[in-house]
Order: sequence, then C-alpha cells, then structure tokens
Amino acid sequence: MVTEKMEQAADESAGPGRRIRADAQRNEDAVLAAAKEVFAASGVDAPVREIAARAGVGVGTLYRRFPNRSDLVAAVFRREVDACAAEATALAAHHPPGEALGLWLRRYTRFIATKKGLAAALHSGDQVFETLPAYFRAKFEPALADLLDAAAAAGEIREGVAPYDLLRAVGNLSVASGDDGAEHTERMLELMLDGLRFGATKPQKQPG
Amino acid sequence: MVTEKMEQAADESAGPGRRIRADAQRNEDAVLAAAKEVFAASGVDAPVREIAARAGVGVGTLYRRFPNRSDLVAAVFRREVDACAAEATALAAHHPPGEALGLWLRRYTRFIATKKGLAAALHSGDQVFETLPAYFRAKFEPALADLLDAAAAAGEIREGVAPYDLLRAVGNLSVASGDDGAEHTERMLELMLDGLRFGATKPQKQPG
DNA sequence: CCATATACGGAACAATGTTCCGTATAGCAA
DNA sequence: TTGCTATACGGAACATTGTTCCGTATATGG
Repeated sequence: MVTEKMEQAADESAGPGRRIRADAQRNEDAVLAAAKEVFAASGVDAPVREIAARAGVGVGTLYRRFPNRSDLVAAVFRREVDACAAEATALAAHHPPGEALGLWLRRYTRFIATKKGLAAALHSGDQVFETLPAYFRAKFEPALADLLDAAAAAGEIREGVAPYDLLRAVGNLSVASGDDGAEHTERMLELMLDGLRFGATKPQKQPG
Repeated sequence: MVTEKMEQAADESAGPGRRIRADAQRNEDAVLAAAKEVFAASGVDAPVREIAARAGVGVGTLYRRFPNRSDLVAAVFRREVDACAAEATALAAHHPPGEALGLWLRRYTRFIATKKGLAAALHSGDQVFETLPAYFRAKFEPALADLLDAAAAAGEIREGVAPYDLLRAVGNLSVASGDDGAEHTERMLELMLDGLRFGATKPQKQPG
C-alpha cells in the first residue's frame, strides 16, 4: 500500500521518513540508560537534572526526546518490561522448564525491586501512566504463561496456576520486602516455588 | 501522679502548660477550615500559598502550626474523620435505625468525595501519612458497626454485614464515580442499601 | 567543502515547599 | 491605663524542580 520510505520511523507519528541523527540516537540511549539507573537507585521521583547529568547531556536535549518527565518514566518502564519479558523465552531455550521458571521469577523480582515510587505515580492521574498497567500485563502474562505451561507439561509443577495471580503475588512479595529485603524476597520466592512443585505429576526431591 | 497544669496542652509534647494565644488559635482554625475547602475543591496537592491566602494568613503563620504540608493534610483528614464519625451517633439519636444507617452512608460518600488525591498521597512514603489508614478504620468501623447492629436488631436489614467491608465497598463506589458522579454514587448506594434490606427479619416495602 | 536542517547545552522562567527575621500584639503585672 | 515581653504574624527570600527558549554547534546530503 504505502510505497515510500518507512524504514526508521516507527515512533515519530507524523514525520516523513527523515532518519534521526546519529548523535541524537546516542543521546537518547544514554538518557534511557541513565534514567534506568537513577530510577533504580533513587526511585522514579529523581530529578530530571540528575538524569541528564549522568547521561552527560543538557536538560534541553533530554526534553527534546521526552517532552515531560512522565514520558521518560513510561519509556524506561516499557523498555524494562520488554527486556524482562524477553528473558523468559531466552531462559526457556537454555534451561529445563522448572529451572527456567524459577530463574525468571527471580529475574522478575529484581525488576520489581527497581520500581520504587512507581506505584504512587500510577495513581497520580497522569494520562501517560494510564496505559502502563495494561502494557505490563500484556507482556508479562503470556511470557509467564509459557513458562508455567512448559513446567506443568514436564510434570515439574502443578497444573492450573493462573499466570496473572502469580505475577501479582510475587510482585507483592518483592514490594513488601523493604530496603535490603533481597534475601527475604528470595526466601519467600523459594517457598512459593515449592508450593508450585507440590502436586506436580512427576515426584520431586523433598525441599530443604 | 503529675500534679500541675495540664489543662490545655494536649498537643504540644514537651511544653509547660502555657496557654496558646487567642489569635493563634483563631488562625489555626481558619487554616484548617480553609484547607478543608481547598482540598475538597482542588485535591490535597493544592499549593500551601492558596490555603494561607484563603485563611487570610501568611505562609509563615501556617508553617508555625503545621511544620510540613503533610502535617496539614493529615490534620484536616483527622478532623474530617472525627466529624463524620461523630455524626453517626447524632443520626442514630434522631432517626430510626435503618434511616440513620442510610443517612450516614450518604454522609460518608460525601466525605470520600472530598478526598481527591489522598489515595496517592497515602502511598507517597511520607511517615506522617502512615497512621491515617489505621485512624480511619479505628474511627469509622465502630461507628458503622453501631449503626448496622441497631438496624439489624430492629429487623430492618440482614444480620452479619461486616462494617469494614461495607466501608470499603461504599468508598470504592464513591471514588469510581468521576467528577459529577454524585448522582451515580447516590444510585449505587441505594442499590446497596436495598441489598442490605433483602433478608431483613421484618418485611419491607418493595423498593422502587 | 558548503549549506542548512537538526540537535545541543544550559541559562532562565515558573511553581512550590520551607525558612528567616523584622514587626506587631496578646496577656500579664504594676 | 501603661509598659513589658513572650508569642505570633507576614511575606520576602531561598532551595528545589519541571519546563521553555534560544544562541551555538554539528551531522548529513549534495
């Protein structure tokens, strides 16, 4: 149908196919990487200036790509969701089903741990955030469903576990563990995994 | 035990019994009243300056009594909770049990309607807000329990309704109704009241 | 190598929470 | 009533943060 150049657009809604300048692309990546780190360290309320400084750009550059700070927060969130969801298939390809499930859930708790302050932002009423929960679910639910199905088919865990329930439960586990709660989260996650193994069709070693 | 003047303190933790100056008390009341109005109109994120202006005082005066804006938000909240809870007993004294229940729940929806933005603030991590949910429950649950018990004892509603469940349910009804949703809330509340009446020991007129 | 569309940096602006301090006054005693 | 002083007042000033602007720099196509 459409004939001419649509090569790199993919994001700019109305522009012709003009390719983005190389330095601009580098800066966008640097900003996203810096924001990811700063958000993880200080929560999503961290000042824009701090992110720009860490990325080595001026605030003007940052605002050129992300017209509001909420756009930046949302972009980082989506990018991290994508990365985490993508790891599900990668893990499934390189590990036995039960192990892949455990590894991914641990990865998922690390994802949640970097979301300090995001829960509050979600309820802030900002339009930009409205779509994030749906995005979260759309990416994670199928990813986890595949892992669960594979593990259940291999007889390593019980059948009939609802992916979204598990996402919420493990997410709450991670959030409930406070600052240095990484170990606590780990223990609770192990508990939950043992729970999944209980009722598996293939007999398991006793945990502990 | 303690012998001397404790008359008016009640709030200042370490001070001797020095009575608060009359103008200071007036200003505190004015600030609380102004804040209540402004919060109801613009949400709890309204600027401190706006509240001070409406109260007819300088920001310095406001900050003398409320060292942070969160202190002010919390104080207004508690004061409104107290007022709304107190109305439960007042209504119970002047109306038949079932009617008192309905009137109070309507009053309660109006209370909830003035809490725009508070839900987000609760999750902000501010220490001052941590105690508010417990305060809310401690005041409202017994108040509603009395109304429910009386109405059930009179056979006007069913038995066994959990007060806190109802508080949450009606609260969610009110929040879910958007800006001009007063009428919508009203209708949904009527529905819920009819639900309570269903299964009453004393036969009721059919709603409608 | 030039022309120019594109992008950059960071000063400047605006909004807002909070602090400071010179001035005013309520409450008390003589 | 008058005077004294602890208390309180008002609002300018400061600090932080989101956002805009614009003069300068540079990537890129010809």
